[in-house]
Amino acid sequence: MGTRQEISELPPDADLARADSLAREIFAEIANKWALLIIEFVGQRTMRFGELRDAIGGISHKMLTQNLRMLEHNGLITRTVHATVPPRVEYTLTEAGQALRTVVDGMCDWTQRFLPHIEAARRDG
Amino acid sequence: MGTRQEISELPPDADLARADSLAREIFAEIANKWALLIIEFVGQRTMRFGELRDAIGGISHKMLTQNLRMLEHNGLITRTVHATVPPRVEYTLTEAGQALRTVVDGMCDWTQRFLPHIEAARRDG
DNA sequence: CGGAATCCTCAGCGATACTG
DNA sequence: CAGTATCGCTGAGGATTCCG
Repeated sequence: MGTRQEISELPPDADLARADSLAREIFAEIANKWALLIIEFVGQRTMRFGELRDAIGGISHKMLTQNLRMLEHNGLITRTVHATVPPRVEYTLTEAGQALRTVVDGMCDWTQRFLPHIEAARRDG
Repeated sequence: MGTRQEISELPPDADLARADSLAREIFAEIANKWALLIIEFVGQRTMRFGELRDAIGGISHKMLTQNLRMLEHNGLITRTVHATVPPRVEYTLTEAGQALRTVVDGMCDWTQRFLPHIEAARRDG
């Protein structure tokens, strides 16, 4: 991509349209409900594992760990282990994570705003 | 939700935190890579089924249909059938869809912007 | 060309149990 | 309390085929 003899009517620069595979891969990893919900909740304040699990609700222990690892690996959250007993592990957003959080906020707002619209659309079928 | 004797340190109104189950359900439906990619591409211009399939790339016939139906059902896209032969079916964003599109745009921008950051984080890993 | 239905497979995910 | 590992299953999702 980058060359474009073929198409004509697309806007000059179309975001993910000219996405290199890496951008796509990242987009695909991030764009799932659990990851985004985690970003949203951790964005509110630093949280512990258990707090997060309870706050999100309906997420399994395994999925939470899995997504936390993924987000950490991509540098969106920071994992801090306090060597106490019982152990205390806290999760915080990195700069990148906070930037994403504003986007997710937008998505939450959108959901609230268009809730009536969506309900209506569903009724009409 | 709506009552909140328990918690204390959460910001006054925490978006999806006090999410009723319907908002959550919608969020979960929309927040998947295929749905968001469709929104992004259809947002660029009205597109036909085949165009979309090619533009997105890597999506199966089935998944595309499935997600298009879902988005239509939630009132995010409009499906227009031209009674010609061969058939011509076009998809366009509704007002709600366009609003969501701006959010997805933000997410695409974010991906581009923090791509280096993420690559770096992965290397340290 | 766009859609529906069928079959089949693999991995996403939940449940459970064990460690530090 | 947090994390890892294992097992087992359901169902998401790919490939294929037929229809309008």
